[in-house]
Amino acid sequence: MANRPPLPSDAASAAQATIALLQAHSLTSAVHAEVERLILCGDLAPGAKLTEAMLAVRLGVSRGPIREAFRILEEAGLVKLEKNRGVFVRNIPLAEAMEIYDLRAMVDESAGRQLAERITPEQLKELRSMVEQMERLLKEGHNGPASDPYHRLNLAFHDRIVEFVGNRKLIELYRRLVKELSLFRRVNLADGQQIPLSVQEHRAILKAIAAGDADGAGRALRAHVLESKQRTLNHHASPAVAAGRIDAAPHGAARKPRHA
Amino acid sequence: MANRPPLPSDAASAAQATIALLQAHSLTSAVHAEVERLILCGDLAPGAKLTEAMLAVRLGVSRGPIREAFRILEEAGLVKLEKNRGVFVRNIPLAEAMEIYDLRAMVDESAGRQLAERITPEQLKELRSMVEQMERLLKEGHNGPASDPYHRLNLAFHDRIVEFVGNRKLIELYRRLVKELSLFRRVNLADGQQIPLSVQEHRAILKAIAAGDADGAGRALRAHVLESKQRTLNHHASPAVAAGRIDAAPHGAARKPRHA
DNA sequence: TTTTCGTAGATTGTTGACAATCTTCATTCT
DNA sequence: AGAATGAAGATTGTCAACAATCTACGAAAA
Repeated sequence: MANRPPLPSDAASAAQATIALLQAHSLTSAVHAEVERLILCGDLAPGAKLTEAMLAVRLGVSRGPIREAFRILEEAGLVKLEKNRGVFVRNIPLAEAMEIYDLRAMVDESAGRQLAERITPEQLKELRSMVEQMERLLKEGHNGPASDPYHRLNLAFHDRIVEFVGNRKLIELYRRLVKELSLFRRVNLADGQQIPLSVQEHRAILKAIAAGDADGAGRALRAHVLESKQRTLNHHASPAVAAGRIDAAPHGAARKPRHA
Repeated sequence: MANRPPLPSDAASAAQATIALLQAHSLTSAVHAEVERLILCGDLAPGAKLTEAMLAVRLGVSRGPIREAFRILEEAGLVKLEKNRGVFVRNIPLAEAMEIYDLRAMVDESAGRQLAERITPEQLKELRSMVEQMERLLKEGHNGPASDPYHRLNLAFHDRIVEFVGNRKLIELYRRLVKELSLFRRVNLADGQQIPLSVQEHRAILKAIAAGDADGAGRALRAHVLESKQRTLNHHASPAVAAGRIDAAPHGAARKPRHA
């Protein structure tokens, strides 16, 4: 079907695109992407059980690709396999979340140090624009409980910082950490009054990077992440939080935990 | 078969062990472990093609578990899947190895900082014993081209340092980096005269940690890794190396690289 | 009433077979 | 001779069926 002479342009590029898509996507990879999306957007909550047959009919494929995708997601740390029992969306314990925060602090500090010494004007401009937009959101009072826009901008800001360093392994690691952390608690700092502090810290980070102050940028980013860690810890310690859901016990705990 | 009354002790514990083994190991996990071992010990060299049927008969299982193990190994970064073409042991490019070294520098520095402030006497004793044994190996002149004992001790020394920090996510990350890096070049610094330098650096690291000097320990470990990086780079630049194998072209390159 | 035991249903682990794709090699045409 | 074409073999992608295991529920005994 692909051995006809090249057509004018539109049809040709469209064919090219579908061919590339077919070459790159197997059913396994498609299932992997879809299930990961469902987990990260919260449709599949931590602790939820994923049955192969259910997903197979839901996605219209057989169990084979589903199983393969499960193995990938397990290695990525998003689900947990229990032999002969099933796969569950992972429920990050508080202790592990704290460990992840420490790793993020390490990664962000390193990224800030490196970026301060090599950032380009274009990159700086983009970061500055992001911070300005955050300030705008703050002034407009979008800091309600459902302040999704700020949350997304916050994620993008930090992702961009790490991306600008130019180390593919580093950005890979960073994104893995963020994904796992997003599994921990969906309502992280989105409950209002912490946004002003967050914006202020972002401004300080930007200032240090712009000044080429490697030490300062590293310190600022490290402090920012550790503040986030502390906020999460406090938030966890006092169950009387903004959101009404009070479930002190870890959600979706397996009924009969067998392994030690 | 497990519902008989508990036996005296030996038989009971043996049964317990086999049960635990059966519960934990699926064919997929066994295949995963075995293939990873074959890759890390060099039996499956970078660039080598892994065919499902071949491994299936070799390990005495069907293709299903093999495929699932492949997906895990791909996510772990040890093999590369090319749709409809097969899976290959990954061939880390020089640029990526350099990136990994930078990450290792970051991890080791962070580990050193943290460990210097919280190491226990027992842990310190173990590290010191390791360094002493390295010095012994050095004096006894085991620094030939096949100096495997030193290499293993070196790996254990650094692994233990990271392990002692007590952050499971950190040690996970560290081991992943080491695995990928071991794929890059098997004959890293095992070709002789660099061992004295390595031992000297280890001694400095140990000294700083023992003194509780977080800053110094971090710097020493960072410098040590970056030295290693530099050595690898030099080693790569001059193809007239100790080992006779001179293959400037990346080994096992795919015959017809299709993707961009 | 509580506990134990056994059966039925559901779910995962594994396998073999079929379809689609790629690679190789011989053949043919220029 | 060299390039293009086509078929044959091998390998991967996908699927459906079977076996092993677990969970849940109900009956029987203490």
